[in-house]
Amino acid sequence: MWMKATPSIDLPSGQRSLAAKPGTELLRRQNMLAVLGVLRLKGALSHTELSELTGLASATVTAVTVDLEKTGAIERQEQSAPSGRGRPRVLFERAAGFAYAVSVQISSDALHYALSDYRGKLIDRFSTVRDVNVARAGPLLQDIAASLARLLGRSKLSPEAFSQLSLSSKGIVESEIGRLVWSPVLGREEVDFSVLADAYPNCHLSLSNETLLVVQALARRQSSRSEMPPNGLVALSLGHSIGLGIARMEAGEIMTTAPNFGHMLNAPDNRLCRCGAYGCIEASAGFYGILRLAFQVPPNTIPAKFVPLAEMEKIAQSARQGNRMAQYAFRQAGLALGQGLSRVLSLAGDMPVAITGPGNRFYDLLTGGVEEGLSQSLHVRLNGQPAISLVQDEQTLVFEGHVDRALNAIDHRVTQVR
Amino acid sequence: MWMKATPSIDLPSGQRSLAAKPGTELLRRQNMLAVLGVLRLKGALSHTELSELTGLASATVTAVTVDLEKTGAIERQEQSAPSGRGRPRVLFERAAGFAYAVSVQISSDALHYALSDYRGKLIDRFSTVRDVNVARAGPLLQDIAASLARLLGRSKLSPEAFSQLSLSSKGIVESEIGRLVWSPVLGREEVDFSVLADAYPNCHLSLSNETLLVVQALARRQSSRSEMPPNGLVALSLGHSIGLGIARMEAGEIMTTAPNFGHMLNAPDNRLCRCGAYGCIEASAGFYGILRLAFQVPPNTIPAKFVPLAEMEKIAQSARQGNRMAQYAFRQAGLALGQGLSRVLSLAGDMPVAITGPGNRFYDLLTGGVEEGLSQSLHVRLNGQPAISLVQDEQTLVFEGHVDRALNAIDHRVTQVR
DNA sequence: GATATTTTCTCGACTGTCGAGAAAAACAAT
DNA sequence: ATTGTTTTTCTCGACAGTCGAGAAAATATC
Repeated sequence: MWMKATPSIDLPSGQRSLAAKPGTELLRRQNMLAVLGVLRLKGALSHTELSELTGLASATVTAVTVDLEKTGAIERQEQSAPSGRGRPRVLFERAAGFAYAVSVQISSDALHYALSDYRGKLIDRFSTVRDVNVARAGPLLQDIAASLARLLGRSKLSPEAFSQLSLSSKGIVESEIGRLVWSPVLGREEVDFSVLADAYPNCHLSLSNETLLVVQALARRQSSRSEMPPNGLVALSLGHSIGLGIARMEAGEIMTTAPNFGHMLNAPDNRLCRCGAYGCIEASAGFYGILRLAFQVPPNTIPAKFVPLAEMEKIAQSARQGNRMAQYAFRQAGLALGQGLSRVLSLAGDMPVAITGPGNRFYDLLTGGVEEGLSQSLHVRLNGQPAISLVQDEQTLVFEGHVDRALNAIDHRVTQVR
Repeated sequence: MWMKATPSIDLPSGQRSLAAKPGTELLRRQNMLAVLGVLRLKGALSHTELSELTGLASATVTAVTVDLEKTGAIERQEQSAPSGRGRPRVLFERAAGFAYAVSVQISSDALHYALSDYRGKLIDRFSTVRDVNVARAGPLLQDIAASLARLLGRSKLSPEAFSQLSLSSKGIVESEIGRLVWSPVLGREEVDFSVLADAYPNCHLSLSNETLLVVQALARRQSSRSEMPPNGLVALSLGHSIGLGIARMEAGEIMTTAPNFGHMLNAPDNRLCRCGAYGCIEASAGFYGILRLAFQVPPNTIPAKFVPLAEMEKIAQSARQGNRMAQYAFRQAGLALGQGLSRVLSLAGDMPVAITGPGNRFYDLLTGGVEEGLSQSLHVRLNGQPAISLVQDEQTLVFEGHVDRALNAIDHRVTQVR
């Protein structure tokens, strides 16, 4: 879909693209990343397996592992079950205590904290409820800071051990600088999370859109099974708000993006969205939009702040039992989603769609509208309906995405300086 | 906008990503490409300038230029105006006769042929008219084959000299295999252009969407002036049909894509599009769509095959003189464009928009609708209106894009095998 | 204990980049 | 004419990294 083109060197002077590094050394860096990556994916591996999986020559593997051992990022498991005859293989593994990653999932009604070691193993987790009515940035930041301290205390680690703090929220995010630009709960009040890392000297911070993490995790799962579709994949998260993420492989790495799908203009109608605009996809397909339609509330009514899942289940049940208005509401929601998806696929190319989030339990009611919306575009009429699958347990996906991105950031940092 | 992530080595065994090459040698390849690229951009350059512009050490430049000279891709200008005192600089330059690129722009009413040398200089060009009524693939292919032979004859080159044949058309394209999947003129009749290269033993073929070439040329112009916006740029081509291309820098290279914008679903209305669907952007904003609205023809009327520009000028003039229906038609067109653009920006991030094509002379009539459509999305309300500029002479841009991509492909091939 | 087997590690060759300084080639001054 | 001066190009040795082959290590089997 994307086409490569010009070299186009237009750099002022004396510096290369951004890997402005001494030429050949970044080769080594890539190889180190490859070794670390495959170790994360597959667990403990022998020298030989490492060589096979990375494609590196055996000698190179030695050089790289020696390097990595020296920095402390990997260690060798001395004991090993003697598998057959011949010299027993020694297994390399990521050193669990080398670094720790903290993930914080900021959702509308709760905050989920997790601590993982350098192998990606979950060490500790807890959640705190969030008062939906206190929609202010200040208290939120204090709350998180306190919980981080609590996480540290329970782990009995030193503050230096925290290497990466990965935050996520629904909404629009400037991930480089850790600033939340717009969120369903806080609206246009910008939140600068970067202060949270100040208490931990080695800790870097990243802020991600929630569905970006979902699609990251999905892509990771698929690519670890060598099942990554060539054009990438889409994750669509259905709930009170609508999120969408796209992942594609690029130069052997997973690249993800979380466009502003829920508030992409769908149709210039009079359905009022939480964001203040009319005609957003979310205004039709978010829980509050479905609710509003099902109960024939005027579509420009200010949306409910929160719709309990039980409420949605009731509407779904009445739809399944034949209630026309409820059926219509879900169909309209599906239509908006299908139309929106058709636009995404027109723009980004054809790819499979994974539907996650609490709303995907209603997919039986949405599917008709989705297919209708999809087939209204030339793209779908040429390429056929995209493959759509339901994936459960979004929460776990978010966590996996957190860990994946966090460890990845750490790996890049470790191999960088040397 | 796009975020880098996992190493994720999931390759079956023994082979690296796709540059499955012997490690360090692709460093050299990159450096060769850098030298070739900067020579194409800036013309003749001395050893010292080469070193400065590429960031390579002087010794490396020597190594690379020696290599490239050996293959014949570059040559040294012996004579040089003695600039000052000191040893005179010898200038390297791409060897004009090293390879030749042929571009063919397939438009609805004409075919434009051009031959360029390895420096990108235009050698020869001519156009042939295309019978709009003969909308069949066979005659078209024969016509092109004959014209290519004519181009070869006039150039007095041998058939081996043609190194790259770059075709372009509006529509949907599978560029890798040179197949046109859908085009405004031929509809769903697929055309396989790959046979055209058979007569030229060294010739490779590429097929691009026309607006992709436009945005490629724009990106090249901007990046050569170091003015490339960080998020990339969008080109929107207005005419009988609507095209859109996106370009962004990635790892120092221009990456382009031409999504299926004209037939992206805009609103589920009853405006019939050429593609057979209802509600495409083109059905509102293409010339035939504007015409239909202005003359109050029923919107589900089968679109005109071709609308002369003079006809559009008449409508525009009457709109400028106050005709309400004509004004409405342009406003609706602008609205569809603005809404579509807002979706593109929501998905791909904020970037400047360049408007090209014959329709951009009517932009004064479109602008109101465009701005209204844009501002209906949260993205634009947060980031403000995107920078919109008008760029004239689309034809030249297409040609530049052709040459850029063709030479680039040749450069990659040259540096590849060794 | 010898042998076979499997895995890891070491060594030398090769490729490529870099910095520094030598060589080249012009002009200017004596 | 010769000697410097200046500017640019080219060469050389050092260094970093990868690779293939084969030596070395460590175990099971005979």
